[in-house]
Amino acid sequence: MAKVDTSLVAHLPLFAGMTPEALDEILREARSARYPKNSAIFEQGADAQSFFLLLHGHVRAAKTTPSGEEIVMRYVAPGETFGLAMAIGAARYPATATAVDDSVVLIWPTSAWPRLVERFPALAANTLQTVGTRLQESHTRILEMSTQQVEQRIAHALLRLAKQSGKKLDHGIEIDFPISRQDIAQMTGTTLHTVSRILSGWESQGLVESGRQRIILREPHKIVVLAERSADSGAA
Amino acid sequence: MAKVDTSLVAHLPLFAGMTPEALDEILREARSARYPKNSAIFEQGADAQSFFLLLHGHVRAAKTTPSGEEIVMRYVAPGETFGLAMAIGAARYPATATAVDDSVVLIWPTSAWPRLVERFPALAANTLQTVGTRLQESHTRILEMSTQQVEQRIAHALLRLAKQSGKKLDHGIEIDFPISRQDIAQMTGTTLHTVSRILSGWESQGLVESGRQRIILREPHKIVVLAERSADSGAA
DNA sequence: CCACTAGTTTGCGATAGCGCAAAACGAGGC
DNA sequence: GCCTCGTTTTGCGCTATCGCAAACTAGTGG
Repeated sequence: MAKVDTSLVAHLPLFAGMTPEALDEILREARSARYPKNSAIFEQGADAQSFFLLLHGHVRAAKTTPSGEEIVMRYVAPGETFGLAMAIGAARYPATATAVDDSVVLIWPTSAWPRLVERFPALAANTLQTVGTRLQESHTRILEMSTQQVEQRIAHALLRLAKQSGKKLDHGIEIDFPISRQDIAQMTGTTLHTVSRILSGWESQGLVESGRQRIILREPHKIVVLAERSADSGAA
Repeated sequence: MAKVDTSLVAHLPLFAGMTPEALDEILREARSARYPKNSAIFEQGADAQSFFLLLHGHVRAAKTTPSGEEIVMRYVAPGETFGLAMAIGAARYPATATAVDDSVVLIWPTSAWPRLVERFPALAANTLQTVGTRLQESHTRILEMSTQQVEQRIAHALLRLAKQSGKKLDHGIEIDFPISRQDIAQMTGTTLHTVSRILSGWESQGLVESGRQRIILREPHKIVVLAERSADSGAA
């Protein structure tokens, strides 16, 4: 059982309001593992045997439709939990998790959850907050998909990624993991073609700089303006 | 403080695994209130002073965009909770709740939540389940909006409403509260015109029967087929 | 250093669904 | 029983975005 440095995780929302002893006890139930870039962590539909906390790297959670189309539900950043199926009463994972970069995770067996919650009620409360926040984010996404056109949705998506996992550069913000046009299309409910066209447009205006699985927001402020522009307003 | 019959609510998921005494103690903190049809229960952006459990009637939760467009997040059926902003760490309601029918609710002051959770940890666990289920439903909706065309989305939406709040008829299922084309449009990310056109089409095929704020699914099974038909398949 | 592969760009025609406008309808109030 | 207002229906042109096809490009492995 790898020894995990408690100080690295003590400040995470998941462990808010816990004594160091409690934290220690919880961590003792976990093991850590490393997933290389592009490896699967779990598959949609598989038995939810574990839940996870990401320490390093980035993980993509995606859902596949019966007809085989895939859409990205979220990108997991370090410090966030994922694979919480059991906490919400699901026996199987509702999505597939893939490491998009070399990643390190803590893994708890699902079977430990009831015991942990009983012993540390704050865990349930903290998880409730997390899940609640995600619910709100999902609602925001539904709202955007219902009311905005593709360009705004892409702008919002990139801004969110930049906020969550952006690396500040001298001039601009770089999204700190490999992400393709296809991925962005799957986050915004459009096609890679349309994403490519829009990014090309932005690039020629100097708003972004991008390449193979790589995007830098050069003018975040202008992208914010784009994102907020309502459907009709603005021309030329 | 109106006396609430515990037997009416004891079986609800929110109170799963609780002793009658616990339930009684929780209910003692609540008051009940009646909201007439079309009255507002709370407004988006207002201080989340209370949370609610719907006893009778139906409530619509809708979000409004900065530019004034409204979209329906969910319809609340009897037995469900709503206005849980505080449980997920929000100080203000993220949506507006309106009674679409004469409705009766239980109301707890938000301030009671921390105390209740501390005393009855099962409350947090149960709420986590509820919120988790809603998160999954939101994900399903995002998936649908990303991959399906309007006709399928409407089919799914109606089937869900029928399941949640359908009244069985001799031949078919009636959605048991007033709902307009506009409402359905706001649930599926389209316009009332398109909804009207599609329902007219279905009506002429005998799949549904509908009128002013009223919809009866006459051939639920055929609507299921419609809902599952993938984007391309099927013609004529 | 080169061939290969996955990712990206771009052109072009097709179309689902929007947006506007106007007419028809139906439930409740006086 | 008639009037009024909110809801629904329907026609018609428009366009954002898709879908397909093909060319292009940048890393990767040999």
